[in-house]
Amino acid sequence: MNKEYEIRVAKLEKLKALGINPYAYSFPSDSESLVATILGRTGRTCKQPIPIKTVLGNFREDFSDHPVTIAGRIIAMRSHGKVCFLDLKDQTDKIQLYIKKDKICDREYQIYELLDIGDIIGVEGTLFKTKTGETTILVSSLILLSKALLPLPEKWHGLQDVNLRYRQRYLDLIANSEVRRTFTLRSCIIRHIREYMQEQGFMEVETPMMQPIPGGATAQPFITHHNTLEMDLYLRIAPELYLKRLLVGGFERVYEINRNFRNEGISTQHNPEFTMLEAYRAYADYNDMMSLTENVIVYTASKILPSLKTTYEKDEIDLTPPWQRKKYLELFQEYCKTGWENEKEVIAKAKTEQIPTEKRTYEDIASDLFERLVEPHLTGPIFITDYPRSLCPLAKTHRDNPELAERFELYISRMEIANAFSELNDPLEQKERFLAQLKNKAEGMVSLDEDYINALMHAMPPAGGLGIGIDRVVMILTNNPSIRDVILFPTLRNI
RNA sequence: GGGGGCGUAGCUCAGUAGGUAGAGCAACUGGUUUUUAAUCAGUUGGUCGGGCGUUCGAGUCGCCCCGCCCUCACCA
Repeated sequence: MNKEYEIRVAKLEKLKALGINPYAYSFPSDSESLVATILGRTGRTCKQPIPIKTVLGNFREDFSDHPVTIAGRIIAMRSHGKVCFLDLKDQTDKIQLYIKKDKICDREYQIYELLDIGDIIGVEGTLFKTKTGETTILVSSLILLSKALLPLPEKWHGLQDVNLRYRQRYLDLIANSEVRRTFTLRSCIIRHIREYMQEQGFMEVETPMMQPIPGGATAQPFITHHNTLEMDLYLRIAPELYLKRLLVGGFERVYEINRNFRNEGISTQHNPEFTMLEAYRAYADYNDMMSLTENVIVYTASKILPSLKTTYEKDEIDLTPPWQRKKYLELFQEYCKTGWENEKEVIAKAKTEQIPTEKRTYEDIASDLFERLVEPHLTGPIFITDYPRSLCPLAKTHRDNPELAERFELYISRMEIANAFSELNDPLEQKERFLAQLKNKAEGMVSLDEDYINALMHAMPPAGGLGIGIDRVVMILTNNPSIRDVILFPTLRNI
């Protein structure tokens, strides 16, 4: 290893020789001993920063007697002979420490002399303000909690190398505060979504991640194997068919927030494992789910963002409801300049757009043309409604038009954010559609899920179903351009 | 899979027509008892992603490989 490592191991040995355990067992820590609490800056991650009302304000007269206890990582040291200023960072914030040789005992000064940037320490001390007004802890007692043997990334530029940032996310989180903020916000977003769903009477459930027959979407699955059962299993591509079994079982409002796995390409919008909210509500249709979609996202956004008018990348996004709604066929006509049902013209257009037309169904070709010509215009938020029925094997036929399905997708900033329909609950029609899908091998269906059909045969209530891509919502609400920026450990090639 | 870009010290980055490998931070030694990217003096640190080739000489030019980013294609 490198020289710095050797030097730090040597320090470790010195500490041990002094009878000091460089990896302590515990340190008293509660909500009073957080940097943010001490600085009076709690709760600033989920909301915009609140005005700094420092704890100091309460005891300005004699605050130098105010005792505090704190633990954290040293991220900077500025030593001046027998005096040193350190920046200590915990989960909430950072605070300056002031170590003065004549204010701590000799043994602790020996520890101080062996400290490095990156070490985790605990201190006791009293608060004071420096001449520039920075709240600082005058250290009266110091304990080493964990010795760092490797150096931190550079303090000023942080960790820039994207490869290292994804592969060693722990360093990214230490060095880049905006990254930490993104993931804190991600947690807040998911918590608020759960909060809203619960308020609406939805019950959170967990359905299998390993499925004998993958279903609920058309995507290539990952395959795994159970040794004792001697059978292959598939990581789920969607929880849909299991959640709808629960509707049959009598749970009327269920949802799941969990991972899906799709063995497809990786891009700035696709990770092989990604987080999906799926929700099903009995006795509702896709119109109800449109309201739910709008409401849950607005609820969450309003908890996270200072305003519903926000920017993502170069787009101005206004999340103020109601959101625009347009029919698929109208958008198709508007941007493709031809009717969806006008096969000749659509195929001719597809050819001019270099979309492959050989050995593909008309629906796929037309759908590609839509993606090519319409999606670039969907800054959104916009609901696209009433898709051609053939594109939606799990959706109910439109009540007013047998060629269409009661389905919508939500687009924000050209990204597909949500997908929902009035759920098909006619077991015979569902079986026919599955069989048609099976014939079309391109859709990658493994086999017919007979038990799902069986479940439907016991009658599933009419229901609306909804899927929301959580990672993409987080991208928009935290203004991150790549899905890898909102997934702590994105899938990477093993090196 | 195609196209474009990138890979140099632990980190952030320079590296000029091919001529002995550079800076800042971090680290080490010494000084400094109120600093804010502390500062002053000195020091250490690199198989330039890997391999092969061209050349008297390759970080630099060519080919192959590895990895990452962007983009197109495939894929909802």
